[in-house]
Amino acid sequence: MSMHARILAAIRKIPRGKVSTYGAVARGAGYPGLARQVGGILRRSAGMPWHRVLGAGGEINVPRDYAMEQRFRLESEGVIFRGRRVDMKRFEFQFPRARSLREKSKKSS
DNA sequence: AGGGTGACGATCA
DNA sequence: ATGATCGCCACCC
Repeated sequence: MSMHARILAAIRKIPRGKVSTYGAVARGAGYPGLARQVGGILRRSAGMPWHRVLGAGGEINVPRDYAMEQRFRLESEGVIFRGRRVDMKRFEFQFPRARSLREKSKKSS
């Protein structure tokens, strides 16, 4: 399974009414440190619950063209904002502990 | 091989 | 809180 596929799979696990962050998705998928790729992949993928992925701290981090829609979609799922950010204490989806799949050298299985 | 690019994130002024 | 800076890394020329 490719990194790309694992990341998309992780994003699809975020349930309705919950959110995650680019960094957390990367870690949940087994690729700590690849928050940027999560953003890039999500940006180019159709049919994904993109609105459930926020920036660190629960801040909306998409260009303004989509910012309003993201907030609207989340609020319609019951996610509550406090100022500009989501109350992560209550709405962040916790990914199960994932083994880092990042490889510095050889070996797989 | 090498340089530029992010829907990132942590830190600091 | 806000903006700058820097570290990070897969991708795309």
